[in-house]
Amino acid sequence: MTSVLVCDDSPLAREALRRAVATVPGVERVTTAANGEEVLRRWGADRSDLILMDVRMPGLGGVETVRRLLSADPGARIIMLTVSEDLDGVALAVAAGARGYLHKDASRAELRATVTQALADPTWRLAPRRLRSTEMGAAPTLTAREIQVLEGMSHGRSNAEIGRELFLSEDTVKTHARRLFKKLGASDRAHAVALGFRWGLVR
Amino acid sequence: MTSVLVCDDSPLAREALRRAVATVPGVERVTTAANGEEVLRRWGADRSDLILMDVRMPGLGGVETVRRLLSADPGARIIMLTVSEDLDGVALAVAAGARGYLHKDASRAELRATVTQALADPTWRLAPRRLRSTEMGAAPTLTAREIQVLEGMSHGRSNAEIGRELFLSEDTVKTHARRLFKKLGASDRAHAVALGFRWGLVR
DNA sequence: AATCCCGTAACTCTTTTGGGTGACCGTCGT
DNA sequence: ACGACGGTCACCCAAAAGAGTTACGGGATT
Repeated sequence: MTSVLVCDDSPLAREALRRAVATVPGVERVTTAANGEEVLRRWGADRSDLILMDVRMPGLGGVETVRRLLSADPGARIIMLTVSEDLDGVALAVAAGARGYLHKDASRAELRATVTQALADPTWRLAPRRLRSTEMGAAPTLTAREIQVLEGMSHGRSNAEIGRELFLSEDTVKTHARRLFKKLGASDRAHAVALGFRWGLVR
Repeated sequence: MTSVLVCDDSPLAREALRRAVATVPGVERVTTAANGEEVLRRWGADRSDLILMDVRMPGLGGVETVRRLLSADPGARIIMLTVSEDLDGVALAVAAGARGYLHKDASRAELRATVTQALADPTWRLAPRRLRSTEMGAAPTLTAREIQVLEGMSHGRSNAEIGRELFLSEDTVKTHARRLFKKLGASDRAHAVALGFRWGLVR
């Protein structure tokens, strides 16, 4: 019984990952967890063959969860997932014993290939890689500016106010807004903010 | 060492509660948890004298957490918190052994009085009550309609679309929107959606 | 009985938003 | 060297949003 545990605090990402992993040949069961605590709690009763876990999670972070998991079970195979470029977290996690990481921009095929390989070879370690985006259904990658603008929106600021805050013209803010709407598939700023929360891009 | 554990999945509500409880005379320590799992995990090592817990939480719900907590420790004193009128949940929780409940509209004074009393008398059970709002810093109470409108916004619908969906005129939707903005302290719909997420009013 | 809140709706007026388009400049990777 | 992308800015234009105000009927509370 080959089972994989997917852990991500964002419901949207979690579901997308679950569905993607479920299509991997040989995988019979995919369970999900929303945070590190849940992973640890579940690990006692129900060990999966592979864990895919987001680096950045509220509460117990991904790195700390890796540490605790491996101290409890040195054989656990863990692959970290990362949305943004928080390579620090990834590096720490790999140093702590994670088998490697996948950028969330990885294609669905890439993800499946990686999971397949990790399941087939218990000693396998991932060579860092990243590919195109959106195919996997993972969180769209927003640029730093776009996230700043999205955060401004989530604080109720108008485009003009965001511009003043970031020393940009209102027109530039509007450009960033339009681009991030497109990436998120949002129809307006309220929708964008909601998707930002659901994807875990803002808090 | 009198300590109280506050459990609510919404960060804003959690902080508001923590601060309110911390002002109660005799309370020396207030710890927080974001969900039922965390409460149970923490309970093993660190028992508080009183637990304030939201009824509605993701994952392990409040009611189920009460059950497990009491089966592990029949002496645990738990007061449920409820945002909306989900009296079903409250009734179940009280039936399961919670000492009573507080509506989140309770005033700060009300909350403090209740906590004081619950701490003073181990056998005490709360008589159901509810008071004015916003004093405690808890989530503003939105009406059913207002929440429906807010949800529509979070799905990227325009006022006109929301109106069509709910069989209301666009003007009526705008009225609900204006009222919920006022309650939440939101400057626009994007802000309202963000606050809705932070308060745990929408997902 | 008086009052408050909710739901419904309309009207006006100003501000903001969002789409479309074009443009210039760096940087990075090929 | 070329192209893609990100960041910057501008202009036009139609649609939407938000503020203010008024109003009426129905519950619930006092």
